[in-house]
Amino acid sequence: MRQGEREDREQALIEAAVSVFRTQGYAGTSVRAITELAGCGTGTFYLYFPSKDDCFMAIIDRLYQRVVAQVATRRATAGTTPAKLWASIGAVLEVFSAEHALAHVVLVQGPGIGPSFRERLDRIRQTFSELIAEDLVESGLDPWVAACGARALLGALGEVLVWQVDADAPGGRLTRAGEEVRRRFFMGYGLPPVDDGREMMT
Amino acid sequence: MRQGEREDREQALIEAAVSVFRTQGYAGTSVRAITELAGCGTGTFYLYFPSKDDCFMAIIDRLYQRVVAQVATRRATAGTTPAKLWASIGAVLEVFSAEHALAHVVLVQGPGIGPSFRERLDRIRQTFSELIAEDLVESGLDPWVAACGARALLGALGEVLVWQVDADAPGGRLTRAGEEVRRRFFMGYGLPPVDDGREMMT
Amino acid sequence: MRQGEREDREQALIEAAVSVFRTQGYAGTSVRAITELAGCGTGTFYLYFPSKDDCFMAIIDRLYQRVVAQVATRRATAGTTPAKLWASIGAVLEVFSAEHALAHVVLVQGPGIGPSFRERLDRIRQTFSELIAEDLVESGLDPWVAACGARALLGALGEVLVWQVDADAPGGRLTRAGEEVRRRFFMGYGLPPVDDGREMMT
Amino acid sequence: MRQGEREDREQALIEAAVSVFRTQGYAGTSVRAITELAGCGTGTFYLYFPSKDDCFMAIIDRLYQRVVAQVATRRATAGTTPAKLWASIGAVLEVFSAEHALAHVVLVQGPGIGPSFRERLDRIRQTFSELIAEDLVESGLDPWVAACGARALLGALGEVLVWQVDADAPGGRLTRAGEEVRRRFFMGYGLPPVDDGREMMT
DNA sequence: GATGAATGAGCTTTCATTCAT
DNA sequence: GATGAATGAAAGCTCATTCAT
Repeated sequence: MRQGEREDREQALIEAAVSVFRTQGYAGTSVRAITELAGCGTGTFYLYFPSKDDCFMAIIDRLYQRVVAQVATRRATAGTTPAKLWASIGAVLEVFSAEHALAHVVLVQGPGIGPSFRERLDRIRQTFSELIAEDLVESGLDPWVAACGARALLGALGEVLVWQVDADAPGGRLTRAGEEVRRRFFMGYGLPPVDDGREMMT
Repeated sequence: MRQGEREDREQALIEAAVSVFRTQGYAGTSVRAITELAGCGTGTFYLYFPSKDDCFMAIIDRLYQRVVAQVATRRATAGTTPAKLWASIGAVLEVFSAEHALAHVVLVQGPGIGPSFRERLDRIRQTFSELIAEDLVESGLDPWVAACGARALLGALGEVLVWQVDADAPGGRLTRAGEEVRRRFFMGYGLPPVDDGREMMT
Repeated sequence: MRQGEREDREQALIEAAVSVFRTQGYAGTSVRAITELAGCGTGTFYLYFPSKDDCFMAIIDRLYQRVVAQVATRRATAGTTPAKLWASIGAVLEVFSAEHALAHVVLVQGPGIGPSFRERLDRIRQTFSELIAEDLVESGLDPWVAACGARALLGALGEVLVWQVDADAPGGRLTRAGEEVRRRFFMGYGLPPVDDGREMMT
Repeated sequence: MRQGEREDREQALIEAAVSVFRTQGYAGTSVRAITELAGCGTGTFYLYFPSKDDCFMAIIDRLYQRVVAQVATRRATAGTTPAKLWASIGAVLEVFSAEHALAHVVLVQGPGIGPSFRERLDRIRQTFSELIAEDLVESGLDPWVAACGARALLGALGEVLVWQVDADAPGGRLTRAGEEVRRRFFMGYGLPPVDDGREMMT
């Protein structure tokens, strides 16, 4: 089997998994339901993931990797600290918008599954919120206030994403809502708004 | 059996349930684990809740009722619209702080369990976010911006609560973090800060 | 408590038990369902019967005792052997007709519950079928043919009773059907019909 | 998996089920007990039957289908109405004799399990008793007498079968007892005996 | 590599029975 | 005597995972 075939099937399985997880919840999703939707046998699932848990972990990681990559890309071309912060949030919005099904499942189901998932997600959240917090501290905020703000921002962005996805809003609407949150966040912390010429919708 | 005895045991079961749900997740929690922690037989559980699902629903409802009651109380003594908004958020903080274990479980596990729970939680979130949004609209904001802000606020408050509870922060710290979010929220939306003389920690 | 009160309540419990057993089956009947119908607490049930099994046994025994008593009464006034046989069957019909609910439950549910019930019922059936068989032998039939006939008669009477009760037939119809079976039975075995002046319906 | 393998295992499960049902009763039989006797895991049971109830229903249906088929076969070669009646009863005897374990369980346990089983069995009984009754009416009997006789015959045959099976009588003895019932039935209703040259035992 | 039949641990739930009131 | 809350054994059933084909 070509490498590509393997990736295609893994992709199909992940998409099927995301689809079922989203409507049925993690516990309500059986491996059989995933494989049936993906159009393969149950045993095949285990050629791609060591367990159901690992499949969900792979979903989390996939989203995380994309966010990390996009954030790095966007920050590289930003000059000032506020611009970096602005760009980081924008990067998250871009990925969440492009992978909204993935993001929805990770944000909604992830935290509730169990301790190991909580831990993995917390590590990710921690990574990102520390990045934000550092930018805020560099912008002159008290460290505790910064940490608090970073967390609040994460929560706000996640909630707004889920809200829009649940409402079946088109990608543009989703992004615009995220951008609105970013703008208010900057205002709330007295930071200068940034014009990066990227706003997709006006 | 005295009325009080029944309530005591129901309370013990809910507390045990919250404790196990929080560490093991909803699906990872067996009824037996709850009753063992509560110190009664498995069958006893079913004298108080028709099913495991209903037990979780009872947890959700209990939190919701307290929030609704507290919000009503605090709004009653507030004058201007911004003061009502300020008071509403404060009411949520008070309840979440007092019932942080309950709130943590509802916020973290609730959304992921399954469609029926999502629905119930969404109804509650909808109720509260509409209240906030109305205050924002009355304060002169565009309806869509207001709706967006209300959702963002819910997400931010929830995330900050969970963050603090996970960090085993004392109740005072938790409240202070929430108040910080409220303050930044007001600034973000250009609303005048309110001094209600209620800040518990300084 | 007067003796009569105790018997009244036992009667009420048995009637309730028969009613629920009949519609729900033995296993489908909970003690609580019986006591609710009888209008007393669950614990009270155990003041009258040592167990659910024993309650059913009591129902069986009650029917059996009435049949035995009635058969003895009717046989006492019969002269010839065929007349005794005729009278015995008539006695059964009288009791089954008067206690059709009891009989229905015993005949339909009894055999399927479990080994101990089967055994008890078999003993009863054995008792009665031997009586019939002896009459047949005395009337000149081969013992094996007689045994066979006695069993067949029991089955035929039971089936006809259940059929009529299920059809909600009035008691008279039920008796007439039984008498028809008795008449054909006598013809089948070449016995002279008996006129005991007892046919209730014509 | 070959088609034959699947049928073999289903057959093994049905045989195990019949064996346990017969000794323990329906409610007293656990699925685990069946699978242990059949030599497979508990989950395997549910690959063959959707539920314990459906397994019993399958047993009922299997017996019913065989009776229907055999009756049709035997009636096809019978000339006169009495001969058809004679042949129908003979067909039932043949099947009950060949499948006496199945028949025993259906006759003894079936009626007591619950309303849905009663209903299914009644439909079957109704089917067969109407067939018999029609033959009797064609032979000149009053419809009500015929219906009564058909029911009585069913009861008599069932009782005699169960009696012989409980006594561990060999198949030949069982058949002979049934034939004796048939002969007496014909005499009881004044029908001419039929010699179909099929009597297996003399 | 792909399959799906087989497995059995473990779940939620019921209910006969007990016993403190 | 009467009650019904409490109990826990045991049931039916599901599903992640394995492995022979």
